[in-house]
Amino acid sequence: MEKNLVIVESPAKAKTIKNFLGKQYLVKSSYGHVRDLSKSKLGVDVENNFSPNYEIPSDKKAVVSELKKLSKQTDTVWLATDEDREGEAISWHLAESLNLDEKKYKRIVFHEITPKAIKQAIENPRKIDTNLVNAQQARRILDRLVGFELSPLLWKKVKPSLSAGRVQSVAVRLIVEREREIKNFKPEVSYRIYAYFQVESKGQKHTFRAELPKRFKTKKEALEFLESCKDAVYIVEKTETKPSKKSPAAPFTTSTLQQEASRKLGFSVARTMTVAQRLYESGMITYMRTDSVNLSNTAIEATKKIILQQYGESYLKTRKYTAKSKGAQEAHEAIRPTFMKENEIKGTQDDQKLYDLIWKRTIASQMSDALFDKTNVTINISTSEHKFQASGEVLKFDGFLKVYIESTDDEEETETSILPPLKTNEKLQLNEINAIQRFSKHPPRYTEASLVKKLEELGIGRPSTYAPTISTIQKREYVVKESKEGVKRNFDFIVLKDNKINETKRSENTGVEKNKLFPTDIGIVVTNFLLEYFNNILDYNFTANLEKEFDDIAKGLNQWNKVIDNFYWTFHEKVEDTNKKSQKFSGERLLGKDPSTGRNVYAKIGRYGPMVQIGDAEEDEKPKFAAILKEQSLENITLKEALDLFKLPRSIGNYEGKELVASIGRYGPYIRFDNKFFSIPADEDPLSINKDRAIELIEEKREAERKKVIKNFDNDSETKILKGRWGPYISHKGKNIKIPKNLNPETIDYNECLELIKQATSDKKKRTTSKKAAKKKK
DNA sequence: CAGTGAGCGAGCTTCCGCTTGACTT
Repeated sequence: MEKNLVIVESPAKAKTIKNFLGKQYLVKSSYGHVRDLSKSKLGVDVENNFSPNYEIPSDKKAVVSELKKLSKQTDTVWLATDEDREGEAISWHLAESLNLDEKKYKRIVFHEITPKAIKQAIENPRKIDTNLVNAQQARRILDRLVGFELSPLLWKKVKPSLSAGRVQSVAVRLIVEREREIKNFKPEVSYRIYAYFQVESKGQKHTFRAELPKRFKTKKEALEFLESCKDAVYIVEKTETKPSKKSPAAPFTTSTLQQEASRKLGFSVARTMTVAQRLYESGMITYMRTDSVNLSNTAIEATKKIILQQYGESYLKTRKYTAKSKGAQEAHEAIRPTFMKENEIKGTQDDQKLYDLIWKRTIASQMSDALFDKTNVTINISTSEHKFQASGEVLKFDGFLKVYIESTDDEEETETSILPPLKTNEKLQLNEINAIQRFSKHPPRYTEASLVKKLEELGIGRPSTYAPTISTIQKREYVVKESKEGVKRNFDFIVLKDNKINETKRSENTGVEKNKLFPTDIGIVVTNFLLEYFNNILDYNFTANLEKEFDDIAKGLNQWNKVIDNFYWTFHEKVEDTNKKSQKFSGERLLGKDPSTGRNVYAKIGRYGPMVQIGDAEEDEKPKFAAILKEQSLENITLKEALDLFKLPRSIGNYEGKELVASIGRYGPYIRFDNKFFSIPADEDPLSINKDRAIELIEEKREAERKKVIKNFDNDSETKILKGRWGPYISHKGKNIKIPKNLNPETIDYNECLELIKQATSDKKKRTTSKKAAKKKK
């Protein structure tokens, strides 16, 4: 029998460590936290010093009972959870729920997963750090109090099922405020001047571009400048060459991995995390939820070896990265390949692409700087005060750029060109000068990844919550991820060539957005509500200030319930006060009067989302309601658009003896016909759609339905073979059964079908009974 | 899956941070 039970947080980690420890050690995982505040109740006794009531969630009962059983059979339990606030608390919750007394358990931590580090940890056990545990309790309880008092207030004042919290509400605020900035943004016009010169060197002609540092505000000024350049002579006044360098970026953390995978591979943050999880579980990479840029010495050595082998000594420069982000707890290493010598792996395309990114970033982080010569040239214009500037960059040594180039969010393309050799006092031959009208750009909308970056900068949220937070604010319909096509915009393009000025117009596509986050009406109204009554919680520094208090608790300088006490009562009073005093907060806007009845027309948030309303509740006649369209908004909708919405549902004729009705429902515009629903594409309008188009839509759907059926059976109309999103399946009395890949759906006969159905139903039974059995065990 | 919205009132929703699967028509 094993004498020792080691408990870590993750099963994959348990598996690795098992190999390092001898037979005397049984290694198990807690699967994260094992106890938490009640799922549905507040779980905090505010009258009694905020005493928490912890429960073991139903999905953790089996884990806890197994660990409890094993702990009774062993001499020592080694609590080896992560070395941070949450990890310490997990150890404490384990000790509590497994009934481990001080003599029974030992608390250990290791910073890297190597035999040496683990041996060292075992030799240096300690007790649970109660102060650190208390800091975690303060964090947990405060989040609970804020979330569970603010959310019900929103249900009452704005709309049911909404939510608010320390992290998500700030994330939404960032997006709402960015949108507001963009809305108020007035693009500034300027005219940029570019000159193209030609020089001859060693019998070869080279063209290069120079720019005027001065930008003109008006077309008139730009034209005046071009006019002044007629017959001018251009002479190189000064050339200056300076060395410059670029250093590689630090190894990946969760946040930087999400950003790069978004920019380079187009992954959503959720997709990045799913792929990374798979790589971690198969032992290809280190832990993927980390805020540390640190590489273990072992990893640095392995990386060094690869660089020396593949690129040579001049490319090697080992570095220790320590750049801490705000609130970083650094319980893990940076994200890196487990085995640096594996530069390619098997797996899905996504696996390979993400792994490649991680491998390259890790290697590059230990490589030399890239070296450049930067040249700046000043060009004198004989007829003007102004001077042209040209700059060029020559790569002298590629260094880490051989492997990896970090991308940026910056949309402005910065051209770096190579300049031909130029001498002072050299006379230049002008090809042409262009004056181009440019518009300044509004600040960019957030992508999922750039929002994560911003949250990390503010110290809000943790690596394990970035992806879930992004998904929560979309699930609550506070924000939507959308792409937008741009619009054409004309701009002036003026050319001076051969002493003649030629004015033309060119056009560009502007305002293209791909997978950006936009606030919804609900997101805007909720943010406005919270800003009005709870601006302290929406404050970008709220979390950062709290973290200082939690640090004090961890250092034993303050008591956790005092910190909560300080915050809670004024907060709670504000909640009660707002509950009593404030009216419904619906973002209501009076649009005008309905010309046919003279009643008021409003736009507001209703029980089911944004809507328009004719009439007031107090009037004798009941008000009428209509949901607003997806592309409309409370802030912009006009009286006419609102009145149009009441024209639905709308009869548009008959087909096959039945009525065709166009309207808009919960899932968008549709045609109702013969008690069935046919979606109208988003770019078409149910107000103007005609009978012919409706019939076309119905026939299209019928055709698609027909194509969906792979096989029918004459004797049994309730069993069919269909083609679905996840491949062929059997539809049987409303249930769906997947057809295994080794079978051909075209040739399966009826008996085989029945066999598969039988199999699937018995499998399901087995699964549910085994689950019940596991539950019974405890 | 799809037309709701006043009023009455029951019963539901909700936080953040640790971890994985089960399951999708």
